[in-house]
Amino acid sequence: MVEQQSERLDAVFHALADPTRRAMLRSLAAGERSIGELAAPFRMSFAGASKHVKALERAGLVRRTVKGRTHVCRLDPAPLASADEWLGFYERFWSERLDLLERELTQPEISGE
Amino acid sequence: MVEQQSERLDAVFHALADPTRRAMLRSLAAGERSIGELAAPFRMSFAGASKHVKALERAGLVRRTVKGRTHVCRLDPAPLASADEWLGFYERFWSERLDLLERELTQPEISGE
DNA sequence: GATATATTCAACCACATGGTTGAACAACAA
DNA sequence: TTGTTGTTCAACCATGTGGTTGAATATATC
Repeated sequence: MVEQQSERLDAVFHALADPTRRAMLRSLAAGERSIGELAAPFRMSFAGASKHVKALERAGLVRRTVKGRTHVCRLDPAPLASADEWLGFYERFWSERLDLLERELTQPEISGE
Repeated sequence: MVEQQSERLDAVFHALADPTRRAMLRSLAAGERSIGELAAPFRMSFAGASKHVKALERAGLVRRTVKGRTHVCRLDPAPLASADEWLGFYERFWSERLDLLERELTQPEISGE
């Protein structure tokens, strides 16, 4: 199951590694969007945009419900939470750094002797 | 400059989208590592592992200093902070959801009239 | 039924990616 | 000097990716 988590993280980070897909997520953050609405802002064929949506679905970031002939997408933020959790492990590195720096500056006598 | 930020995010998320590279970051979280030390845990040629390190460098996640004939790598957490910041925009979606659910459950009279 | 709309699918292309191998190079050790 | 170690580089291969186009499908409209 750890491997499954890893594969999911692969898909999520891969999905986020493309500016078109990140923009689509931004759009979805404002509400539900059809595939056409998601595709519209980009100078790209419909089918091309559709592939990006599929990448987002593969990562579990987008869920789709078919409503008549239009496919309505909505954001599923859960995988983003997982990604954030993964990053959380490293949070101490970008906050601790300041602590260390401050400690060095306020206790110069340690290195002196 | 916004585009530069986007390209940097591309590189960071792309770097994180591979389990080998994530494992390398974990290793680097424990301290400095040579390329050989980073490569050792994986059933993969030296040159292959070296390519992964280069991907991490491209993302700014790893900085390298040459010490004699060994190349010493250390983690640079700053780009991870940027990625975390990007994810932060969506944090409300995975926390607000619970709030909304709770509100609906505790105030059923709203939909009643 | 005929037509327009929203979308997928399959085929294709150029290019990037992750991997290999073997040669090259730089530095320490004998 | 000779050899060994740590590493890069170049070439290559298979596969994946992002993009296109044109045809197919399903649904709404006339």
